[in-house]
Amino acid sequence: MPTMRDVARLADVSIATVSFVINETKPVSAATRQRVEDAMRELGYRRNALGRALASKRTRIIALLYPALQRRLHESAVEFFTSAAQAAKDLGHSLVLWPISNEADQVQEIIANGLIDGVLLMEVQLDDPRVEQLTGSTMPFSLIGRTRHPEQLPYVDVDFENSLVDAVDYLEGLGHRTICLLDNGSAELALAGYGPLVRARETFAAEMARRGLEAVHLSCQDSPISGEGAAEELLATAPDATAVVIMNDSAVFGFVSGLSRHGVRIPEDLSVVLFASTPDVAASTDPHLTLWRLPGVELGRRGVESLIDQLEGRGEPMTQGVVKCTFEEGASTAAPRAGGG
Amino acid sequence: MPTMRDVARLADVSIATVSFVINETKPVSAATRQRVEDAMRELGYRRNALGRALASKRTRIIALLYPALQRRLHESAVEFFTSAAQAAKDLGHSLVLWPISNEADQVQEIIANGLIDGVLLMEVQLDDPRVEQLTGSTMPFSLIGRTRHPEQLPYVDVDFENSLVDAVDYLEGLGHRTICLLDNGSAELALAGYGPLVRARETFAAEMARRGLEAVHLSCQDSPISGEGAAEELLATAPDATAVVIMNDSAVFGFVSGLSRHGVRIPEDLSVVLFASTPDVAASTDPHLTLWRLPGVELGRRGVESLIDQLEGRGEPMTQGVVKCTFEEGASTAAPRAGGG
DNA sequence: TTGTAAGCGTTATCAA
DNA sequence: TTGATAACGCTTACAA
Repeated sequence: MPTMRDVARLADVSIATVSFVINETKPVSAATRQRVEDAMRELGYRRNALGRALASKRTRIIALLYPALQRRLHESAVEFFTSAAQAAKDLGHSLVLWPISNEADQVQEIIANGLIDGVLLMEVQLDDPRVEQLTGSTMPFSLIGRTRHPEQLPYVDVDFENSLVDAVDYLEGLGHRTICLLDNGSAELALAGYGPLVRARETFAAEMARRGLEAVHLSCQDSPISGEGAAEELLATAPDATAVVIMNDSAVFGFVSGLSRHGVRIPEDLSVVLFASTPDVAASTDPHLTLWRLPGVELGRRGVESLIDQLEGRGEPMTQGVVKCTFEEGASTAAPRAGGG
Repeated sequence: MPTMRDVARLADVSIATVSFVINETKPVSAATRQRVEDAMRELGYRRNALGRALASKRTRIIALLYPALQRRLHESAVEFFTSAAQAAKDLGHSLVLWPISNEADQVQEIIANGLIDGVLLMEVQLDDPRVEQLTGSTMPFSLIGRTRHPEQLPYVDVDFENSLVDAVDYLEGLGHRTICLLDNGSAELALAGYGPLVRARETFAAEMARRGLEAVHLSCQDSPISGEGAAEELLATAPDATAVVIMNDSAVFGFVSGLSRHGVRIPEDLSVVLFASTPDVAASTDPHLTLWRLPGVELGRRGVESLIDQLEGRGEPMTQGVVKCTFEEGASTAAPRAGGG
């Protein structure tokens, strides 16, 4: 691998001049620049990230810390990750995915070894020990998701509240008056204080009440088989519901197939909205589901921008923002039957 | 952040001695060592990875290159990744997940910037341009999966062949004589020459023939709805099959529920084996499926070991290995009905 | 507009 | 058993 010194020698300039050309950090005459660029091309020179980092005290690497306890990464997570990586690249940084357990020292270790300029923390929970660690450190960070009290923290998050209000509005507009929210109520998530779940529940209840609509609430585990059970539970306990908002990816297919097994047609007998999910899940059933899609791409970009803004020291010291889910119409929603509701 | 110089000053030794203590690279008297260690503790010293990398010409970072085109990461991939990260850590390295598109220059870029000591390439395809790039470079690498001609390449892979033979043997042992392989035959994968698919098909056909059993072959897209269709296709075209080996994660639930819709009971009327998948998928149906489980953990560990062996220059210059799937019995397999077959 | 030279925080070679 | 000191590849005052 050729070094800057090699380039300088070949172009017959000083090593500093080469640096000026590469980084456009000082004016260089056209002729000199040409010689340097020719030399670089001839040698196939690429600047060494290590030397640069050591000298400039910035590695330009940011890490996306992801909890290793996670069992799978869904389409939106992958989408998020890919988008974040692209945004980082566009802003002159590299983004790496760094798996961490929830043990306290893991974050410390990454911070101390000096390889990382800043971190993005995903899957943030309402009470998140990792956030406290970051807060207590000098490491710049941004959160994807929110803690219980995010007032002083930089974050971007899904706007579950307004997205859900939109969904309710959409269904009420179609004429539905009794609507069920089916979410993922596993004990694990509830105990962990999983923000999206908690906030969706509260918003749904409040918004339905505000509109004078009847809210039904159901939970099931995140598996198809649980979804089947939820379908039966719905038919047994809330037969007058004409629409369901489902916020449980893994249960979707079982739920829909459970309904179908009991002769319930979608959307003729029941409208189904898939909430905070992804197109591949929406397309996994017949008919395809009307979807409020997680804004993975937008979230990834915004998160990276927020972090790099901090690193470059430009803009506000701290940015917060939420992004709504996007509406993608499917064939699973319609006006309720005349006799229903 | 304290530096080695700070530690040296406090312990009243030279900076070199501190290095000797940390790296155990030269003998140091007990007393001196104690002073150094005390100083490190007192200052909360952590060695800076950047300086170390620059001086030693090794970053001790390895990258798991993962194709950004991938839409989701399944349990086995996450398991694999986590296990690889742990193994790397145990061997004194950091592992980061680096998303790359399939564009040719991406790999080059990572190589040239000097941050990475070696790479692990996952989701290797039979004809993989990324492998050619790596082969043509000086970057140490190991493959997870195999190309069409892997003779000269370091890799670890799933032993689909022997695992599938085991599955066939298991079903034959139960008394089944007409067995169906249901795989993921999307045009995309077939065109890309996806190794696991190709090798499983060939092995299944050959092994069934060798045993004088009747092989049925079905393919469907990777979605639940396609799985339902496959169930109907099976009943229509091969009603005498008494067992199915399914190698298509996403279609599993639809397939099983499609069977159930047609009154086919598992395992009484049909035995179902889930092949090359994960426990969460096996547990997503009723009854839980008998599973040949992808050896994600083992694969991750072996892959990292293979790579780091190269980096340390110990062991053979190149290691190759395959790992069988592990058997996890479920409730979806039994002897065929007396009148069946 | 260009060059000189002092770092950045380690490792590693030689001496002592 | 320890200590000086020259790298490692680059950035960045400061000079010229």
